Amino acid sequence: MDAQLKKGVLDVCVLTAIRDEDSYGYKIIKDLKPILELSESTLYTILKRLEESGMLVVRSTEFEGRLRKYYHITPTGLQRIEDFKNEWKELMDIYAFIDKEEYHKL
Amino acid sequence: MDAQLKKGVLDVCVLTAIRDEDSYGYKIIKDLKPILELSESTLYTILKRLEESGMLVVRSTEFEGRLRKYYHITPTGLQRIEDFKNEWKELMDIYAFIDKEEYHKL
DNA sequence: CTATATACCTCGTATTATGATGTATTGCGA
DNA sequence: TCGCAATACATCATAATACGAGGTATATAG
Repeated sequence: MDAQLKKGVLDVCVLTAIRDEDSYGYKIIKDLKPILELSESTLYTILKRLEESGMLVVRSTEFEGRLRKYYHITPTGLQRIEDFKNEWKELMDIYAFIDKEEYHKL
Repeated sequence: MDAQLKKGVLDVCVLTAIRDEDSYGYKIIKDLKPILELSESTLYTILKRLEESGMLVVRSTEFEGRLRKYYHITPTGLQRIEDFKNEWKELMDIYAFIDKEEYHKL
């Protein structure tokens, strides 16, 4: 998938991955794999950004000797998803523009 | 509109703006205004990039004493639009993922 | 004992959109 | 005729971002 196109949806995809249930980095990547691929470096960058902007909160736990950082979505994060859905409508208009038949061929 | 989301469609919007009829920078901005806003610096960066990647060719003319650079789409550029339409299908799947209702609430 | 899976992280790089700024001409209203 | 908006191009510096490459560490399966 085109890198630029991906950028616009990455944040919201990550938020959606933790929306219903708290999750952690490694699991998020695996859960998102069927939807879209993202590397670890990309994800951790995004998680940090989302935390800094108050869209999620972190809780560190230990699980079978390994560190796990569970991410929990905040109301701000949920709002971000809703805002995206509204932006999607604008994007649909843009797509309609791109997809329209050439006038002189009608 | 979200900047990141915009990035993925900017190139293709510009290509679409010149698809049916050759056009020049200043006009492209005005034509795209109802669809999406973009500044001159943004557009000229994009036009240069599209030219370098062979998606359009340029023809400089003089019109009423002023320089005008007409941009004409190439087969590569037309193909870029078609590719985008296919990527759009992937994007629809991603949106479906974001938009889906929470399972535990069903 | 070694490889794979799990699980985190940082750094440098490339790409990109955009504001600020600059140049130059035409045309219009005061 | 003076000034300003519109037309039309361009460059530069900056900020944001995705990502590959690399690093650390533990558990488990072969």
